Amino acid sequence: MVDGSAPSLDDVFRALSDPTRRGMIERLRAGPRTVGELAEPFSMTLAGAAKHVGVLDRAGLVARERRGREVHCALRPERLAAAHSYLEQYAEFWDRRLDVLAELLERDDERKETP
Amino acid sequence: MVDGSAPSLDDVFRALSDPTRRGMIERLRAGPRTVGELAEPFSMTLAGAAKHVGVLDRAGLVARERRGREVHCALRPERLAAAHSYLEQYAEFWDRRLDVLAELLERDDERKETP
DNA sequence: TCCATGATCAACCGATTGGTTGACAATTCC
DNA sequence: GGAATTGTCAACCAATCGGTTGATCATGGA
Repeated sequence: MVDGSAPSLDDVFRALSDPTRRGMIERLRAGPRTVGELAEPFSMTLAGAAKHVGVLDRAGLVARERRGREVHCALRPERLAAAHSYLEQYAEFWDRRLDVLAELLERDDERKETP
Repeated sequence: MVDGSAPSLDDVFRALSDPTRRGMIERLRAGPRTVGELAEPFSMTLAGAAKHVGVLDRAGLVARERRGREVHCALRPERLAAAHSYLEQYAEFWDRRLDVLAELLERDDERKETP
């Protein structure tokens, strides 16, 4: 993710579909980490973990920056926000059920208040 | 998705990572559709499309119900809501940036109003 | 200067994916 | 009953995925 083209929702959701990658993202919430630090909690070679970081990078979820011999990674919220707002589209769908429930409760209240 | 065990976030995000599947989900927002109807917009065999429906089913995103010789599919919002609330966890993260921006703008307004 | 460290790369492996075809089963309609 | 419709299943294919190993490279510290 060096060029300006926004990675697709495909890439973002695919990146999120792996628990190792979600673990790394969660770790990054506390602040930037090196690739080595991101790899440490997982029983996996550094090369393997670095591949996951690459997937996150290409999905636009993290930014890598070489500093000396380490590579520092930071969470980039934009694409997470994009995925979130994609799902937001459907909020109406599950809210509707709650609305129906709320309406039922409200009507129930009315019955009690003006019997 | 017949048993009660909730499909993992892995399955949900994986299911969402394919444009064909997202297209089907979008179609289902307007109401239940048969497998054939879901397949129709895509240049793909029915068997291929039915496989996608299977992935959505196993991810808990749709419910299949056989009715005569057709299978009717309906959107199940629960798992979409689960994915949404997973991402919600990070809202704080991108809101923070907006807050900083808002604060900058506000300070800018103050400069203009009380020069 | 020399060696240990942090990370990437290429090649490889088995498992999974997205898609096809062909056969099959169940239902509907004539 | 017989034919058409709707969908599933199994087998197969090329491509991708998650992971390993081994080599390489640049950097930092003694």
